[in-house]
Amino acid sequence: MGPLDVYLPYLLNRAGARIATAFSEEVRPLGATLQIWRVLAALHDRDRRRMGDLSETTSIEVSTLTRLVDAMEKRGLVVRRRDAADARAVTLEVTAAGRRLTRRLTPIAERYEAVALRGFEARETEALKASLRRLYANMGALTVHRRRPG
Amino acid sequence: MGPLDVYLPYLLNRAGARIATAFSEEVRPLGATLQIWRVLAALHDRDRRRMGDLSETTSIEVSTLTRLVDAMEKRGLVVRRRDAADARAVTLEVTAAGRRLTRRLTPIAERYEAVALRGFEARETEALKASLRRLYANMGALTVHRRRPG
DNA sequence: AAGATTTATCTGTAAATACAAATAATTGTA
DNA sequence: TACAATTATTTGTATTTACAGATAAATCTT
Repeated sequence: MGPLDVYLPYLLNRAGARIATAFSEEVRPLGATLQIWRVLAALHDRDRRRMGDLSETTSIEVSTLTRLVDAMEKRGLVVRRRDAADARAVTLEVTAAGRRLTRRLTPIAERYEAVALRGFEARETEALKASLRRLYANMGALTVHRRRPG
Repeated sequence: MGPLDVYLPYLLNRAGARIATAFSEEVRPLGATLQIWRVLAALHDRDRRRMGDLSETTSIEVSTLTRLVDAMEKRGLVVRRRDAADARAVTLEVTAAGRRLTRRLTPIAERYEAVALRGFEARETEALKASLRRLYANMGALTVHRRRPG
């Protein structure tokens, strides 16, 4: 069988964990976390999104996201609004404070990216990212997202 | 800034999470988890390892590992022994039952690997794994492993 | 060899996370 | 339009995880 580091899930997990830990420590003084960063980045890309949409694009569980957004709202980073078109849904909007924090976090995220990819050619970086997207898509076919057991 | 999926930590995390979830669901009926698999795989590669060593190679926190090993020991998959050479240390040894479970888990892990990498050339797979190892090493230089604050 | 320091593991406890049930609003259908 | 089914989010709660402190043994220093 050989050592553990021939297995892809393990390689992914440990690399991901290291970056996540390092980034988290760095942004803690700003009162931010990796997940707050993800939500802000997603909203920066497209504002006024639904909870469910955000959960999907950030890969944060909806129930986790609810409580995370509670905290972010309390800190004045975002505001929740009932969707005008569909009152079941809630949309999130970043505030000026949220945008300020986003502007502070973005260069940190980019710096970590640079550190993680030190020594990589641009071509290698793109190949890596492309592979990770493919891999995610491959697994998506399998992960049937738990429909009712009919 | 653009969408979230240009960021490496995010790409790593979501790909890793998907594989982990899918694998975990599949091995649950066998009473196993991803972490149990990691410990067994590490011990299969080299048996009678210390807790600290295992923590390092599996990337499972020592305190988490302690309780995980409690459970595994209770299930008869491994036995703890005081290290003869250094009585501070505990070494882990797989039992026959542990080896049986390992033999059942290995093909599942390999199948998941194949699914995740469907459509990848052997060369691409190796490039991906190599990149992930480099990335981990790059971050290792930074992650100072929390020494005392002197 | 006694005392201080370091190393290895374990335990207490708080925070993070996720599944399932509850709530609330919409849409489809008779 | 009323009833059932579906969709979106939130809340309850159990599990997981990790940090910090406790315990115990080895090593280093004088």
